[in-house]
Amino acid sequence: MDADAIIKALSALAQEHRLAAFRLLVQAGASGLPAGVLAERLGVPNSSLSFHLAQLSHAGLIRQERQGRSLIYSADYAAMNGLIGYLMENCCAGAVCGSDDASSGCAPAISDERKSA
Amino acid sequence: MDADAIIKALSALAQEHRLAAFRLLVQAGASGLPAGVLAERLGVPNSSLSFHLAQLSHAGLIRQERQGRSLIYSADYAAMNGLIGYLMENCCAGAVCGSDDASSGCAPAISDERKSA
DNA sequence: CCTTCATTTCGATATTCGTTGAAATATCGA
DNA sequence: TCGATATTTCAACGAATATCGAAATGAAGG
Repeated sequence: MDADAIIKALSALAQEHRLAAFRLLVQAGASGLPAGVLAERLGVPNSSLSFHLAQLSHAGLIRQERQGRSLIYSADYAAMNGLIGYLMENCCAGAVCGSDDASSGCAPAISDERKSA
Repeated sequence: MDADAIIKALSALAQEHRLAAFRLLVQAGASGLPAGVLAERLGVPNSSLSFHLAQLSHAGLIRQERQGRSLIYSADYAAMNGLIGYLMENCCAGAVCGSDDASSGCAPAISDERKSA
């Protein structure tokens, strides 16, 4: 997952309705949710939500599958895994989960490398 | 960290120059980097970078500290930790680090909860 | 075939974002 | 205080984004 894909994914999630939609899809699991249900739960017009789902889809974060006359959307966990992995490696310089307490998680791997800077 | 703060942080990182700047700051560690150095390394005019740094700062992802006539910026690891924590909890439904191999990391905690949906 | 249902695409519009040079602010040294 | 250095703020512009109703597409059932 290169930097460009990361930016696309971050942009896709950086919006109220899209973040909420993605969270619902994650909760829904592999079975996913149809667009209509998503729109109703979010209180957003169908056409608006369709635009947002297209953004998420274009970013590779969700998948579309037709089932009868409904389009079922579901979260792409691999993509999300890739995004989080990138953030941990490149923007967190190390381990978030390695430490036992959550307070010290994200910290620079090298405590002080002023020499190379 | 509430959903609104998360969206602000995601928006802040969802931009080429800002993501690059943040990565540099993470690499730089606690000592941080002055605005000028950042602008030069990114090949962005000072005024443009200042705008981006303000965005990151407003999102709580970086901190500013005056040192002589330079303004030193540094990454706020706690904020980044909060962001990643949120994504893992709310958008990944569980463990990224819990599994041994990276391929299966981000997956729905509940394999199939079609009943409640 | 025609109708109904689910969803997307199309226009049009208001808002926000990214960019930049020029001017303003702040610090330091002589 | 003056001049040099480091950085931000301002003003203006084009580009991208979010929104929504209306029209178009695609599938199912009589």
